[in-house]
Amino acid sequence: MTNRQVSEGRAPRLDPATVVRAALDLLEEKGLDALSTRAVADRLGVRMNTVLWHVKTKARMLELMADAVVGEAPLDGLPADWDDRVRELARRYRRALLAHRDGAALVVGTYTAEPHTLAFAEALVTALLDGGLDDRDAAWTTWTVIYLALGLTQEEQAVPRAPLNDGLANAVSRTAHPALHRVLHHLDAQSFDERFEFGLSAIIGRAADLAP
Amino acid sequence: MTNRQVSEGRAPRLDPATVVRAALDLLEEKGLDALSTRAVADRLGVRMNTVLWHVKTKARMLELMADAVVGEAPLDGLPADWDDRVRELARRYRRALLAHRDGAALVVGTYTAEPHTLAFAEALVTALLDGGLDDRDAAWTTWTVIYLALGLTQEEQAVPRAPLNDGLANAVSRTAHPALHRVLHHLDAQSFDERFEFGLSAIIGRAADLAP
DNA sequence: GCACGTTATTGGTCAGTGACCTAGGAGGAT
DNA sequence: ATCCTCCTAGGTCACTGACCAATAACGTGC
Repeated sequence: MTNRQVSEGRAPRLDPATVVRAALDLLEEKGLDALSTRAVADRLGVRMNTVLWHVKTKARMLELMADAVVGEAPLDGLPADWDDRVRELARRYRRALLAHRDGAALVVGTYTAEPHTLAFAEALVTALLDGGLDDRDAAWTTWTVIYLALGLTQEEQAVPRAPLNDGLANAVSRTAHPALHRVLHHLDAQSFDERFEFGLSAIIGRAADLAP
Repeated sequence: MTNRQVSEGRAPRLDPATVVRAALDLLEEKGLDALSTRAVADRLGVRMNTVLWHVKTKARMLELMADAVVGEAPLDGLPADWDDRVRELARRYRRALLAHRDGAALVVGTYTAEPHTLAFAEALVTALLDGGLDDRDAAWTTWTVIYLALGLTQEEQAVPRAPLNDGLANAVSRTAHPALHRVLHHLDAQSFDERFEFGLSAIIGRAADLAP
């Protein structure tokens, strides 16, 4: 908060936020499973225990990272119409995940209840309640949207390391899996955005039916 | 290939299938993140390298395990109506995941193209094509269903180790998150089956609209 | 300014992890 | 017997997160 960055030569005492920032930088460079507390420490020019002192445990560090990622989804300037708002929130959520390497895998692995995550859920639930859904439907719809975003984006971000088209394409036998074979080309790496909108429409369409 | 199981006292030469079975047993007992190649080896009375020889790598072992889990979802005796068939397939998939501790997390982590997984996808796509969906919609709907099943079940299976109701309930402030607070009790551990049906209906309902 | 408790950091250790390399035993085929 | 492939063991490597203890840096109260 106060300046410290500029203290130059002296080791600038760090805090959890700084640790998380360094961890996110490292995530970008090395990916999720190369993310170790020691590596984060190295990047900060500090010993591992120091990192662990601030974040308590590696799992906790991942939680804080996940919440920081979700926090990048802005919650202001949203459409007034409830269904447009839900769509836009979902897109921003997905965009936040995409902004970080392995972002979806990170968030999915940490079932966390941190401030940004809660604020996002609050916004999404609110939009659905505004749409006239009852408590139950609003809650369930919210999490359905989240599952879609996380699952789809996780797969999208996993593709780089395992060329989907190859791996699947030559595993799918035209004779043993005729339907799958017919349909396979609709699952290429370019289609993720469209597929997200597709699923989103299904979920929101249903929500609109449930509204009065 | 030939018999060997009965060789009794002699160490019965093992194969990948046996390794996978042992690994799944261990998964049941210790959970996913306590699953190490060494632990699997111990359980088989053998050295780690032996395990690794059969499955090549730990990641590969997890893939084989995941496919075995998915393979437990039977694909016969399905309803004739396409939409009932989709529902039933989805339920069986989910049930297979639930049958193993951390089953969803296991399957989610391994984006695999093994026989059982392919066969299941084939069945699901076929049902949707039977419903009159075009190739694209059938493909996209299939994966939307899978994301829902994996995301929801993963969360369900994560609950034991982190009492959801507590963790969330006292993180959600009534004043800061009024909507979330209002809605929270619909997300308890008992509601997962209903929530799954809820999401499923949304997706399949949309699919029915897309059909001629 | 100085003692003091808190906060932050270091050092070293521990029980593990998966991957890899080399070597050697078991089995079946010839 | 011989050979060759499949399987297993031994040992090593770099690395992981957690933990305990000691100590340095800091911010107060006096």
